[in-house]
Amino acid sequence: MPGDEQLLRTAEEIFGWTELRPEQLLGMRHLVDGQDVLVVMPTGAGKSAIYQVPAILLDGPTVVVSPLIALQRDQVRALRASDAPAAAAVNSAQTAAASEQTWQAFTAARTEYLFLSPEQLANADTLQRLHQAKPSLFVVDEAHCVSAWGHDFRPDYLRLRHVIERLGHPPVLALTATASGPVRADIAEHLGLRDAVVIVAGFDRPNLHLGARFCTDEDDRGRAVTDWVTGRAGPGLLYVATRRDAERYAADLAGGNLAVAAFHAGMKAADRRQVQDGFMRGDLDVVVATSAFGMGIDKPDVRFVAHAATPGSLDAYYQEIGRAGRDGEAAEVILFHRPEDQGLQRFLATRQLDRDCVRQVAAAVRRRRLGIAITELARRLDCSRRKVTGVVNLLEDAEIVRTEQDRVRYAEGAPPPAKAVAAVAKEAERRARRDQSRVEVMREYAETRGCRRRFLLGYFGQELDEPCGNCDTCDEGVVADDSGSAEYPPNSVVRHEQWGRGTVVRREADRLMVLFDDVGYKTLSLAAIGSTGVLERG
DNA sequence: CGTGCTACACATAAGTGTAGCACGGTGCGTTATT
Repeated sequence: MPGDEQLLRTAEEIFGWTELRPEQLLGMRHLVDGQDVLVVMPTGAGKSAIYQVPAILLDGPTVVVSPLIALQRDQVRALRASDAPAAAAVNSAQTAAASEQTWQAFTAARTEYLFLSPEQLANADTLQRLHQAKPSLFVVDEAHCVSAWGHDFRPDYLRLRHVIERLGHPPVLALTATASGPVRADIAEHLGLRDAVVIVAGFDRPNLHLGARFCTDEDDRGRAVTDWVTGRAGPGLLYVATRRDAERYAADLAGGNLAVAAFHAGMKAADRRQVQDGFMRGDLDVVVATSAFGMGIDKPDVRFVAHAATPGSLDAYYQEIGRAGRDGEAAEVILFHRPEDQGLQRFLATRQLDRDCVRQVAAAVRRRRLGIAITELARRLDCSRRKVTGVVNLLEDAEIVRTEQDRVRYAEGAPPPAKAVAAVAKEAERRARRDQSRVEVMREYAETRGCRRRFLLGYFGQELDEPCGNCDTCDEGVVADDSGSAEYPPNSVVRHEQWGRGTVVRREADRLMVLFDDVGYKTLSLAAIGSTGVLERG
């Protein structure tokens, strides 16, 4: 078993790193010991090193799941620039011939690091090739995607646990820069991690000045945002909620002294690349973007991140503001909000369930005693693979079906399809309620009169002893006494008379934020709870 | 749920008011045409 000394020597000899952070070394050590590891560490702190070094010492290739082709490219390029063994990616951006060549090198054991999207892993041939190569490490980069996208947008993220099992469950490393307690739990559950070692570096970014401004109507907000951005020097990011707003604000700002461009997923790939490169090079001062912009953007000198609308969760917000001030110099973070913003986010959090599809999938699976592959299921039902995958995930969560060896089977003793639909609908509603409650938390952050940083960090499970002194509420000196109540520490489990089981997320002197399993986030007044027995510990 | 566009009434000149309605975010891979 390789020890610390070997890890340190490899880090230096191959990558030229003369020292490692304690979190990096800790993660590496557990991986070479064969354990699953979940790491939450800020971008730029060297997350990739945690698998890059052990990969060399362990016998067998390393599979890295990465959500964007652009990220795969960046990672491969970085590895090829070092003395590390061969790295490659397989994705739809390259020709079939190029992919075939990559596979041949891989099956001949000439590739150490292989980068793939979760969708690639849905392919039976791909899985077969990986299986034969006996990977010694399985890495999920940007692991918050499992929780943020796996439940609907990219359902193949929730299939990774089966991929991992199929590969004999090599040590799994999940990496992300942002994950609150509940998100970490969601990731661990849906990747099927076993007794994962969780390593969380600090969340605080003290050089970011946090602020929020209430806007009465859209005209008011439009003026406030353009005035604020115009009065600033770039580089900076302005996040908006819709593609149309991205175009509109970009056009409004273009009249000033700043070089501005819009960015959203509706733009042509070439235009997107041009905007991103322009921003990285410093040709553009401001990018006005939807949530499409940012993953993989590691620009040190972003001086501000402004929001012209509230995102759907504090998790998403933290992810986006985290792109400011990575060089450690002062940066401005400001949220221009209206209560009406919640309408859109609530809409986006409300996905309607196709009950008919659920029933059809359940019935089709039930007919096949020996199980059926998802691809086959989609073909038979004449339904998109993505949709069928999503439905299978829901049926699996509700324990109606199980997946074994790539095949989906009806669970023994599970209720018939008609009842299965009801069970799935119940589960889907629960998830929707939870997502909608995250929108509420976002509003509470926007409207808090206490220290804003304390609120933000508290949500991620980190308590600040003193108000931060670098946010708008601290500047005004009107910070309420919000030191936490001793009775309900973060992560303690409680039971509410009406809402059932929950976990304490953050606490203030007079109230408590709790994430309930069934109804999502709720803020409770401690005075109201008092000794009524409405809320019990444990 | 909220916004903003379009059509149309109103009413006698150029615009205002409003009812109705569509639309709203993230990427992969695959496939059919230029």
